[in-house]
Amino acid sequence: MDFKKQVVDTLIKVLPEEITEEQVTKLIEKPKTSDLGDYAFPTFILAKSLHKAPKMIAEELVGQLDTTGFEKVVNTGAYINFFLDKKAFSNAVIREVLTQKDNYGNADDGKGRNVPIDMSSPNIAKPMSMGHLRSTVIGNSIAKIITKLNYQPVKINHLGDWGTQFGKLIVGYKLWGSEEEVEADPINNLLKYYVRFHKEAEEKPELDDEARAWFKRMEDGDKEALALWTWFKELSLKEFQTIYDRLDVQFDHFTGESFYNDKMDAIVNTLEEKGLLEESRGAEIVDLSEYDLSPALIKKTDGATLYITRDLAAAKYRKDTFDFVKSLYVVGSEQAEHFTKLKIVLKKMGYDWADDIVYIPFGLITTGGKKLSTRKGNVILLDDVLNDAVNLAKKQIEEKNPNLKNKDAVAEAVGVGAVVFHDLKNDRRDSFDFNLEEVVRFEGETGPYVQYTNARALSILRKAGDVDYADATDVSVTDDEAWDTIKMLQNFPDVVERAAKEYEPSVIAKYVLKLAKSFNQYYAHSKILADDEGLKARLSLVKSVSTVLQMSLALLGVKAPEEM
RNA sequence: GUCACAGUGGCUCAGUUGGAUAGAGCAACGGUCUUCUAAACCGUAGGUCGUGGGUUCGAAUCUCACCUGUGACACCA
Repeated sequence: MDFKKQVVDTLIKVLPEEITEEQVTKLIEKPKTSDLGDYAFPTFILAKSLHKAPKMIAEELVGQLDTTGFEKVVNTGAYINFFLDKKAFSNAVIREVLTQKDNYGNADDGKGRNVPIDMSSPNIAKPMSMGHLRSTVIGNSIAKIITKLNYQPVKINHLGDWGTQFGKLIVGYKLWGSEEEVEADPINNLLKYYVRFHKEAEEKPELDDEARAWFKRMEDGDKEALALWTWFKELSLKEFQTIYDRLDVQFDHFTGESFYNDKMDAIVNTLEEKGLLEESRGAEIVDLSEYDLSPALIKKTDGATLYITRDLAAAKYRKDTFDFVKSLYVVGSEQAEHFTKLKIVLKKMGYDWADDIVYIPFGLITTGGKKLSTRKGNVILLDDVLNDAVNLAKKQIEEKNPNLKNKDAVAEAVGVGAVVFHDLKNDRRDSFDFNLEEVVRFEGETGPYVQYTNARALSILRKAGDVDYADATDVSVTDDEAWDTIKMLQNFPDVVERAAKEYEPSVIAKYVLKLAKSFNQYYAHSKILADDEGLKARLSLVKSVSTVLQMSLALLGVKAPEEM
């Protein structure tokens, strides 16, 4: 059912010989609105060789075209506009969706190869903020999208579970904390010690020395230090898990920074062997001045390793373990330079697969135009946002549909769905200022709008009763009101492919909003459950729409309640 | 200061590879529930696409300069 090819084949017969099929395929575009046509061919490029005005060329070509198989072909200005045969097209598209079901849009680009995704990566003993939400939901959605193209995602939660901050935490806990307090509300209290540590350390710099000493003890394998660290880590993971459950996100590995502790020496040795390491100001670095970059700091003056050292080890480990085709890192855009350096150093080490490392940046979430900072206590807790969203959703249900069953479950799906969808709706590079009202919206271009559209579609299907969608011979719907919806359905596979290629969930989000809108327009203008010969075809369309709506929401990690 | 990213209606954003009168959603105003869920639909109003030059049949899109904003820039991650 390649309708574009039909257009190309028809065109190529009347075009000058020097124009190839490929060129034509590339030139074909889709008009902005359906009333202009379904496919269009711009004639501008012919103007030079034919020495005629594009408008005239279009006019002449239209006269020569064999228009069988099309509803009509007309020229509008310099464009040749093709109108597809609605009956054949809708029949083919709807049938395709109904038979493929959840496999609609699948492809085999990935051939089952591994693609590790570094995502979420919260810091132990710190609450998950809106920033972690972005990495989590973007990574999760990309994993689902590339799965449709038969890549095998490996979701890695690269926990921030090592570093000097644990020394600070231990100092803070020892000074101001107690076991009971921590057990009662682990992360909030640990955060409290951490924030207080930073405040007091401004006047008492000796606290920093103490913190460094405790971290040194951790690195040296000191029992007490490690016991506290393990305890903090376990408590944190438990709390993180409740959020991951709410978001319905699972990980394949929880290999944090500490996981690479015993893999650092090998990396440092290799760097040394390749003669890349030099000493500068007492630290060990890889010089990158030829790239106009500041050096990559491999070891601190005191011999401790740094961020990039660990990431080098992690990159190597992932290649060795997963033999990836691509290795993705869903990390905030402020770390762009880090990843540039990482790739350069790997390349210098002789690892060609450095080219397969893909950094997937996303924009910052700010409050009042300022960057969030855990240290300064300026955070937006993800858990709070989700709770607020769910409460608002519950209120909305009481207003709109008080007799709904499973109110709580639906409120959870709608509230969380609104937050997640909002985060994925726009280009991931856009940064935005946090605004609860903006994030938790239920009307317009929102997750709940799509969920609602699907719920209405399902409601129609329920009312229609048992229908066997497999046996219908003609499922064509030729209403003008349905045309945009049918074209959107046909577009889905291309959309999935583009989203995968660009690692951009917003492509799916934008698409599903448009599909929902076009279906709502159809819904508002046509009676679907009318008892006539077109009923089964219309129901098939509704069924197809709800299939694709649900699939799209699933690709974004948003739930689709049956009723709301 | 250097580098990176961004600047589209009051607000939040779309705008594949340059192409047909720059699209949505919120907010404003007006309309539509005895018929499939009004979290919906329809309409009105609102834009010299940061500024100035360049490339060409054609620029929101490419290029240069400038202005504005944000972020990164050696021992945090």
